[in-house]
Amino acid sequence: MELSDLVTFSAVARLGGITRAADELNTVQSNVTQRVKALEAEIGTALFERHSRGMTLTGAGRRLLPYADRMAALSREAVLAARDDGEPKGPLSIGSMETTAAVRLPALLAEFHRRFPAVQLSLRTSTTADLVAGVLNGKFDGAFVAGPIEHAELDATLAFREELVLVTARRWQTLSGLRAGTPGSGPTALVFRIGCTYRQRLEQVLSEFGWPSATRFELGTLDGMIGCVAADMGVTLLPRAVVGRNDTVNVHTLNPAQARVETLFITRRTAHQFSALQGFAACLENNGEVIAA
Amino acid sequence: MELSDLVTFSAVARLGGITRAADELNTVQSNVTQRVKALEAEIGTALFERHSRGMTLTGAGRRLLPYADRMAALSREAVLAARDDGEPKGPLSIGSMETTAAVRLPALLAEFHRRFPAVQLSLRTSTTADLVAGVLNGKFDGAFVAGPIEHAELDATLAFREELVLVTARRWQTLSGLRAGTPGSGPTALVFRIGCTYRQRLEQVLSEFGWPSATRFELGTLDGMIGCVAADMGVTLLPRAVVGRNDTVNVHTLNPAQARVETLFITRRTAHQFSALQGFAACLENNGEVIAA
DNA sequence: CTATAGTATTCATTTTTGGAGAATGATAGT
DNA sequence: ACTATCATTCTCCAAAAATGAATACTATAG
Repeated sequence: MELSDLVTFSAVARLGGITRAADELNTVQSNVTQRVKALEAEIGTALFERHSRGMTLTGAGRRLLPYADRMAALSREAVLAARDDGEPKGPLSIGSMETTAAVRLPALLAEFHRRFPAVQLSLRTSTTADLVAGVLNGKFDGAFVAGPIEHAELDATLAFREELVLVTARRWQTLSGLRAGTPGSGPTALVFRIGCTYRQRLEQVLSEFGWPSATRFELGTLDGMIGCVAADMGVTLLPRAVVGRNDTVNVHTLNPAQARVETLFITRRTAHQFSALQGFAACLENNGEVIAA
Repeated sequence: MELSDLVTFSAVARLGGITRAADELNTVQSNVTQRVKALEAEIGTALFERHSRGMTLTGAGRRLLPYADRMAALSREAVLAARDDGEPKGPLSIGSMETTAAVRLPALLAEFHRRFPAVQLSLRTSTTADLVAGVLNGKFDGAFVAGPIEHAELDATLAFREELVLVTARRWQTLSGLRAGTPGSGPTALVFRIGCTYRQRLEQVLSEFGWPSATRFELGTLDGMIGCVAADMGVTLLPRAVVGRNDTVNVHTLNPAQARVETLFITRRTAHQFSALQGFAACLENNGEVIAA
């Protein structure tokens, strides 16, 4: 059983057919057929059910698949680990929530790049749920997510403490004013896409204000959201630092239980401590103390 | 990078030379040389330092080795997982302390074999330290060890509670008699080989009796140990159930703090729950209740 | 200083494996 | 019945891996 066989197997399983798998693997149908057959012969049982519209996994195939993917991921990691001589370099993929990327990371990333110019850092923003999944499957080396997170495969360190504030248009000077001037069904809640932790918190806050079923409106970007709030399209919940001295909107302090949220930096537990990631964590520690307050 | 390359690499690393690795792998030197060279070319760095007496790992090699071994172990496990259709069958390797194997396991194993005759169970006895290492590296599927055990990669369930007793020759009727009739340096302590938990407990007990530096004598088998005690060669510490109604020796009750020990059944956390092991655990649960008292 | 035993490497050769491409067969939808 | 879409099978060829023999290196013993 060779790794290439397992990669082939995984592609067939994921794409549901030999033709599609062959296409993705840049080879021909017959070749994939043979590799799958060889694997089935070695294990001694069928891995796929064949039908006219492709192939689907059998029980044995379903049991094998996680091993195949795991081993493929390990082989990629192994090469990087062997090449990692202690000098931070090479690619480093970091994920972050939109809000953290906007206000916390610029200084951190600049510092990191100054200290470790040989690392090719890439940053992608997404929701906490996506980020956790991404770190687990190796898509990200590390990510900034909203706590709390408990997972046996993840290491988490406190990166920043944020205070969430309710953000409204200028015309609402106070929370009681907002409540008085809003219809019974509540204001429109401007939220990030599914999986965002702040979204859940906002729904909880609105619920406590007596607006359990407020209209929701999904936006993908931070700027878009603040713009919509400024135009009094609705309200949203953001870290105070994100809104800063932005005078197109008003911010309203919430009680601590509702407002406190911790941003964690999570990494996967691996056999090897990668230098680039360690360097990043080191930067985070330095920087964190300064701006976490 | 194929699995066979990694297995070859691992063999060279472990055996410290291409000739020895080729021999173990049933192939020729030149082949091993080529595989290693191919791996080094792919990773882009040397994995071994060559010298006249063989090869030793470089830093990169040391970083790669755990991945290679891990992947090899995963590939073996993957085949078993794929073949495991829910019906307990195939090989099952269980480890145990000598004492547990002697008094607790016969009934359990008989029951297990009655219920799951298709499983080829193999039992090996060793010390707790060995057993833990064996379970972690896949040599054992599960093992009976002396608690407590805390390890992120292991699941542990309480299997049996034992009461340790001091075992002496017939002529010592009481502990005070033993103390009075023994020279100041204390009796000879008959112990299992290094790594046995009971051994540490015995040394602790003798120390509390005022014999901190008693002579030690290592034995490999339970019968040998009881025989030596009967011949008044020394004393030892064993679970009460092991000695049973053996009238060639006397047993002396200790205070609970010294006497209590828990036998745990430990298994490795794996991607797949193996049926044979689950069946074993099920038997253990049934049986445990009856005789754990 | 040389002989020897043990080691890794190199190279030419054979064997095995893997991939390409075309033909075949099977199934579902029209 | 016709077509589109699959998977399988077969043959051919090239690439990769294994082999076996020759070479070179380095300690150690005599």
